[in-house]
Amino acid sequence: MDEGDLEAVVRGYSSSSDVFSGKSSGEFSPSFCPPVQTASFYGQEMETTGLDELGVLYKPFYTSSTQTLTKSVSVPEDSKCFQDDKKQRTYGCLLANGSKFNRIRIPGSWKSKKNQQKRVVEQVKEENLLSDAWAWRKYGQKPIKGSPYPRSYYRCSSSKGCLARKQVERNPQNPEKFTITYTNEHAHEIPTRRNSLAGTTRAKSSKPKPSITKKSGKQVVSSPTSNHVITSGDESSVVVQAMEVAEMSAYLTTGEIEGTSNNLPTDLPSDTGHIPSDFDEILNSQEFINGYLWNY
DNA sequence: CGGATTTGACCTGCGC
DNA sequence: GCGCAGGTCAAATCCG
Repeated sequence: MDEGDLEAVVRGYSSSSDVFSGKSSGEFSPSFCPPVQTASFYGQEMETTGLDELGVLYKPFYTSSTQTLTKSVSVPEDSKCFQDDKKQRTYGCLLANGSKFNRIRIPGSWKSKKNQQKRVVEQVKEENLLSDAWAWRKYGQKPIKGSPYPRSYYRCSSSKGCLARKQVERNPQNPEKFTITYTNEHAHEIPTRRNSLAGTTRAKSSKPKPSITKKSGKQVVSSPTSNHVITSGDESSVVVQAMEVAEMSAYLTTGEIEGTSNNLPTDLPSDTGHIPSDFDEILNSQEFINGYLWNY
């Protein structure tokens, strides 16, 4: 992480719980989520650009938690990814049945892993994993070296063509928290409502896989999958760390997050229905703006 | 039936 | 150049 690069406190983005997203009411109508300007996310800018607005809009409800946001930003220097003239990359893809076809990659979508356009990284508690107005669809999960927990990959499913993605990983040091990394921006405004299945709970890894072609039915330790939380907004990589967990456990023991649709951590209990509350309620109590909790 | 999840395969980038 | 690790794809399957 290049300290020199950027340093900023993650702010602005926020999360809105699924509750917000209207899981219950079915409607979450943010006035509007200004797409974060891609061009202005570097450095301080991000503090004054769309992120702030996002923060206001999403109004994360990190309730009691006193999350300490520690910066750590690393700007991917656009890097080759952007400048490379490898316009489209085509590569073969062998299908299960042996056939092969080509895929076309759009420049930038294959970003350097390390210089990738990661942006906001935040550690949240489980309950906050469910907070996000966006609809995400899980498209992969990978065990991460050094971590007992796998990392789940989500892409925005609110709109086709939206490149927004996020990675959710359970914090090895603090299993109660998840590290969420957002990449790319949403090419659309916050959906007024989630996709069909959004808000529904999918049986926990109810997939013993009868035994088909592949899929040995291996079950990964746990999938920190989960739900969304914040929205990002920039290309830089912001690492938010160190937070407290306190209330988390309490919450867990009592209620648990309601299984929101698409991304309930498969390793987490997903039933219970008991969500913190409704959007307004939370909003009234506090806001998480610019990385800080604002109590009203 | 449409959309989400699971999961093995495949691809790329990076480090040695 | 090779191997590893991480990221993405897509078929199969599940679920409302």
